[in-house]
Parts: sequence; structure tokens; C-alpha cells
Amino acid sequence: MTSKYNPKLIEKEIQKKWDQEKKYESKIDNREKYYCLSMFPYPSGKLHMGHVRNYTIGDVISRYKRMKNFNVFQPMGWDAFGLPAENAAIANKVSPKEWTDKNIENMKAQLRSLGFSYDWSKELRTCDSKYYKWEQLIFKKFYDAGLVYRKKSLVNWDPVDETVLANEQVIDGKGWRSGAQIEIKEIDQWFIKITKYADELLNSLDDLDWPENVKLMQKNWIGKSKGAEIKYKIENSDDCLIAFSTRPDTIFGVSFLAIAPNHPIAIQLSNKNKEIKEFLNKCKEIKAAEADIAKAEKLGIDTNIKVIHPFTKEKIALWIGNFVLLEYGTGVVMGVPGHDLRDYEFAKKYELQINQVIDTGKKSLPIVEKGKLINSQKYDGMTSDEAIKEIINDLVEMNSGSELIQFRLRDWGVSRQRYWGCPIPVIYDEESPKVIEKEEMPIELPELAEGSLPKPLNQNKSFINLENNLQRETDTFDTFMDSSWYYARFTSADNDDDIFDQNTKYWLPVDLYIGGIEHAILHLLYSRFFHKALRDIGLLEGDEPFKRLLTQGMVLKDGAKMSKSKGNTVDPQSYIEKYGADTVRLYMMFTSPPEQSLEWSESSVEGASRFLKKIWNLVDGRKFEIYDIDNNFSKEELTLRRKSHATLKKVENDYEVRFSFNTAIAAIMELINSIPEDFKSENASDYQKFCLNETIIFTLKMLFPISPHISEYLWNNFKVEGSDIESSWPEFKATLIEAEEFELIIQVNGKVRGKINLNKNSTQDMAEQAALTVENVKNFIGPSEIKKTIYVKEKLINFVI
RNA sequence: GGGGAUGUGGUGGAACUGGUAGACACGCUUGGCUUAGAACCAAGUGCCGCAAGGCGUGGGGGUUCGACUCCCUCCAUCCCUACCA
Repeated sequence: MTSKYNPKLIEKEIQKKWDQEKKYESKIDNREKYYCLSMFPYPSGKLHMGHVRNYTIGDVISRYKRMKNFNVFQPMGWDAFGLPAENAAIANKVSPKEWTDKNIENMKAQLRSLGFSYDWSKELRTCDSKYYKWEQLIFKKFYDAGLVYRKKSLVNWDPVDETVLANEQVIDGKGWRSGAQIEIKEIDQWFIKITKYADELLNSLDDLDWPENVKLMQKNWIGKSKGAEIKYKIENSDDCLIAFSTRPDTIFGVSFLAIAPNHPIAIQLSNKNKEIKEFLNKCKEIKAAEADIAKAEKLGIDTNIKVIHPFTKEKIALWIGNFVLLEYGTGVVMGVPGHDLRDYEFAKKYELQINQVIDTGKKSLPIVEKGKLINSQKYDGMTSDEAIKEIINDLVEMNSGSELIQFRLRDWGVSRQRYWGCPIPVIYDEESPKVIEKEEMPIELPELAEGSLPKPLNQNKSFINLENNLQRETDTFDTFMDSSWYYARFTSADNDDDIFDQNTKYWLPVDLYIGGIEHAILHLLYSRFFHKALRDIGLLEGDEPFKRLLTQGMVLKDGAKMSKSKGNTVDPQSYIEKYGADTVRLYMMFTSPPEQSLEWSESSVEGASRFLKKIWNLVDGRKFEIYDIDNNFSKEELTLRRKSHATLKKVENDYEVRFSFNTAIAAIMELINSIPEDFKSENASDYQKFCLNETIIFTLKMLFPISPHISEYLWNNFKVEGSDIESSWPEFKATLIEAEEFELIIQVNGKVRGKINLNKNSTQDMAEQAALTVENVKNFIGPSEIKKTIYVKEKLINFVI
């Protein structure tokens, strides 16, 4: 007697069983290890579709790898510090801690209901001092290793709320809450020398099994470029300005120099000159984000200072430009309007001279490509590359410059003027800072008084002031610090005495890391840096944290990233409740390949559910039996067996090599559709039943990683003696997959005009002759002469007439 | 502005190495079952055309016997742009 598919019931039952058996707690053993990690979530309250997608991918691979007899470690935790908790606290009058704890509880229940095979015994949360005390220790070790320093840096300042705002909190130049015009302010902040590792971060990209586009993004972000630093003497002064340029061959085309608005010279001038002061104030209205600076109208002001061109000795105007970044290079750019688009527009606007010094044959300026030098004195006629070498040589000789390798990558500012983060473990004696000793860690984040709103720590007197006039640092860490080493801490998360232990050694590196493409640069680069720095300190081994990377695309709705602020979110919970976890997981995997963005569509969830019902109806009520049969299968039976084994082969490749779950599912659907009706009937022969059973066994095994509850439940009732569905992956028989015939596609002038079945050992001659007997092919060739015949073995023949 | 992707039926997508474009689904149409509906089952479904056939993978151009796939160019959308995570 068959029953109805009831996901709610069976999913609970199966999950309970997994829990009781502690099935997914991992221990060191002698199998090959596989550390499968999905990016941990920010506990925003509810899982969103992006999470469901991310974690389903991770779970599918983890379960598949377990079936392939790997010792799999799949942990989960919480990236629990961050801005949203503070915002929620202000909006709902709950403390960030309470809000976060509650969210974690909710989301954990959701993750459990989705049937993910996590090792919860290693759960961690970054807002827990058991976690961040080690982060404070890492900071100390970095400090001792000379990787930490203090520097002035820019922040968005809201003058009404008197707080520092994140870039996303500045909307059209105004504070999101107060509506006040923001100001750029310069304050002292802690920096970590990621640039010390710039070369290694660049070079070891080659060894990573990562998507090429991510490697390319990181490469461009690090931005190693070769060029020259060129000294320009300031007229009537002993001082020099040093500009960096990747194109010293254009030096005879320089018509101005521009410095950043926060360059010391600019600030100095603003004290004497009202116009400059006004200009600098105007520059302060553009928020600190690179995109905003780049998109803003290019503005400048002439300082009336002149600098001396090192070759021509001509006087060149010195400008202040709002597009110049002090953080990048020296904060001085040389303007060559003839050969740079941005400089060209700037020169047009302010009517500056535009000189052509490179010739490529192209008529209109600017010419940004390399070419032959003109109007460049003795360098005329040289190619750009020759001239670059010569000019740098001559600059060195004149003591006016040198070759310089420059990185776009900047040091990492880790200070945040916020409450809900890891306190930076520093104490000030007067002005001089000292990182505290390990024994005094953790510096715990002070709890908020009942009902009070989160405020930056510098407003918390009892936190700041210590005995003997000592004062605490009040900045907290950038939350990217928290997420830069959690992958390693997972392995030892239950160890309170040591940051890492023998488990760390066993499980690292992460074999597969899965997360959103939006983290392609920052998070992944910071983590790579952390790993290398921790290696050099002696805390970790190996050069890279993540061996292989899978970046999933965004989940979009109406063409935009799902986000609360856009109000276009779709809550997975209602779908889990209505259809069950297996359907949601199946839908997520079926609807588009993981690396592509997924446009949410309501309607096809139903289809996923329908397919599971179909599987249920096929298997439920059936029992595995051993039949007394020989090898005399009929053609139809062999066709099903071939399909079963071929599907298994394809699915294996799709899961493991291509991460192409949608095509794997499609193949399983095809297999199910191809089962002949009479094989399923009670009157089926033993041969037919044998073939059907084989198909069922393969299908349940193949489906298990994606929809584990229904697969395991049906498997247990179907019962193949002494076996657990997760214990092994079946093996396909290559000899069964081979067919005797193939379909030959017949083309005339590249267009399909016929198809015939041929034996696999047919020669080209035989194929050609057979093809020419096809009526439609004959019609298309007609009386014309066949000029050429292209034959692709066992695939296609093309007659060119 | 810079960097990285993507673009294929009414919809999500498939075509893995330059070799049958549209697998597998969703939706829709027709039929069966049903008093009716839901569910399920069967058939059909890129566009134009009575048909033969022609057209067709964002637009334009190119290479090739053959292009969704390679090259050039333009357009649109998405992600990142160092303080959202």
C-alpha cells in the first residue's frame, strides 16, 4: 500500500535521527579529509534566498564527498559583529547583543530545518569574547611583527549626529538619519600592513584552483604597475613634489601637476587663501567612497605655485584636484592631457595647454595608446617602451627620479568608531599607545545599560578611564577582521586554551570555499593576507587558506540584489513550510547554475515538488529483491540500464568537476522519464524489475546530496541489505554505457538535411555512401558537384556544394 | 570613472572541446479522468509560412565547410570600488 508524500513528517523524522546519531560531528580519522566551508552569515534575523542557495551548494558537495568516502568537515557559525545590530538597537530599543542572540537562534533553527549536515559542535560567533580574545591576540602578534601602525585617515562625519558614517549611510552626500551635509574628516586610525604581502598575494594567485575572473579581480585590485617617480622642484623653494607615472614617455606633454585636496601643501595654502579654503571645503562634501570621487565632476583650483619640469626646465602650474587621492601613490599626479582621458577633460575645462608627444597615426587627442615619441627633444622617434627606459635612466642621472614599482593596494584601515565590534586591545599612556599583554585579554566589550542606545566607546567614560591616568583605545575592529580567520578557528572552536590545535593542522586548508561573488575581492584578499601573516608568526601552516573556490552569483528579484532597503526580498521560510526543505533545495539547485545570478521566479518551485512526488510514487511501496536472472537482457532493458549508468557518470562529473547541479538534476529527470511503463507494473518480468531496481538505487543515491530527507526515507523502506544511503556512491559500468550505434547528422552546406543511424565501426566511406542515399539530402545536393566533404567521426558529415 | 561578469523561446535554463540551437522544467493549448474543480495522465508548443521552405542565441561587422561558442565594435543589465556584509 502506498502513502502520500508528506515532507513535513519525514523531514522531521530524518533530522531527528541525524541528531541522535551525531552523524555530522567530524573527528580525525585515516580517510582523506575534505573541509567544505560556506561563508558564514551575518545574523540579520532570517535566512534569505542567497543563504539558502549558498548553503545548499555546500551541503550537496559535503554529502556527495561523504558518499565518496571522504572525512568531511562542514562547520557553521556567525559573523555577528556589525552595523545592522546597532541600527536595529536604535530602531527597536533592544541591545545589539540581545538582538543578535535572538537572530542567531532563529536562523539556526532555519538552517536545521533545511537539513544541512553541519558539525554544530564547532559552532562559533564572532561577538563572543571566547572568539575575539584570540583576535586581540592576533593583533598583538601582528603589532609585534611590525605589521601595525597608526596613521591619519578620512572618514564621513555627520556633524549633527556627531558620528562617523559608513559609506552606505551617506545618501547623496547627506547623513541617512540626520540629513545633514556630511564632511570628510581626518582622524587617527590603526592600519595593518597588507601591502607588505602585496607581491606574495599577487604571485600565489597562480597556484589557486579559483575561478579565473576572481583571480583577475584580485590581480587588478592589487594593481602592480611599473613606472617612475619623477621629482618636480617647487619654484622659489628647496622642496620637491614627487609624482608617480606609469607613462614617463609622456613627460614632455605634462602641462600641469595636481595634488590631492588633503595634501599638506593644499592644507597649508588654505590657511592663507580664502578661495582655496572654500575649494577644499567643497571637496569635503564628496563622500570618501572611490566610486563617488570618480563619478563626481572633476574640479580643480590653481595654486599659483609653479614647479619646474626636470627636462625642459619650464614652469608648470600646480593645481589642486578633487580627483587626486592622497592614499594612492604620492598624492601627486602629472597631468598629460594629450594622452590621458581624465587629464584631457580637466585641461579642456580649465583651458590648460594640450600637447601631443606620442604619435600612433591616430588624429584626435587624447591618444592613450603607446606609440612613437614626437616633440620630446632627443627622444623623438623612439617607441614608448624604449623612451620609458631612456627617460628613467636620464632621470636617475639627473637625480630627478627613478624607476618605481607601485601597487594600487593600500594598507588596511581596521579602526571603526562604533560600539558593536571587537575592542582594539590598546591602552594609551598620555598619547603613546601600548598593545596589552595576552594575560590581560580579552578586553571585553562593555554591556549596555538597560534601555540605552549603542554609542561609540569613546562616549563610555567608565570604559575609557583606567587607573594612573591610563586610557583605553575606544575604536573597535573592522568586521572584516573577524571574518578573516574564522575558517581556521572553526577547526579548534571548542578549544578555550589554544587558538589552534592538532585539528587545525589536520583540517586546513579549506578544500572548497563557497560564497557570494560580492566577496571576490575584500574578504577573500584579507583572509589570504591573514593566513600568510599567521603562517609567518608560526600559528598556521601552508600558504593559502582556500584551495578551491566556488563563487555563487547573486539572487536577484526584478533584476536587483534582494535587500531589505529595496523591499524586494523573498522569504524562504514560507516555501520551506509549504513544500518542505527537499523541494526548496531541489528548486535552488535546479533553477540556475551556481556561478550565475539567479533571477527569482515564483512558478517553478511547483515543478520541483512535482518531481519529488513522482519519485515518491515510483519508489514508495516497492521492496528491493534479488532476482535469479542471467545476462540475457532485452534491447529495451539494456537501454534503461545504459541510461542509468550513463546518468550516474554524468551526475558524478556534474557534482564534482563542473558544479553544475541543474544539469545533473535534468539528467536524473530524464532517466525517470525514460522508464518504460510496463517495467513499473506488477506483471513486470524479473529482468525488468532488476533494471528498475537498479534505476531506483542510482536515483536515490544521486538525489541524496540534493534532497536528502526523501532519499534517505525511501531508501530505508526500500532496504538494500545492510546499507546506509550515505555510506557509498555506486560505480557505473563503462562497458554498459557504450552503444553499438550512433546517429549521423547529415549536412549540406552546414545545414542539417538528414539523420541516419549507423554502426559504430562504420568508416568515413560507408558513412558518406549511406548519407548520399537519404532522399532529402539528394534533393538538396541536386545536380551540383560536391566540392568538399567534412566528416566528424561518429557525429556529422557535411557536403559542401 | 575603474575592475569583473552576464545577455539564448512567453519564463528559468541546456548545448562541457567550433559540429543537430532550445535538453530538463515552468507556463500555455487540446484531450482523458471528474457532477465540477484540484491532483494526475496523454499529446502539442521558437518565430514566419497552407506547404515546400525560410528566419532565429542583445545590435552591427568579421573569420570558418560550419559560430550561442573565436575576433572587432556598439548597447543593456548585474556585482565590486577599500566604513553594508
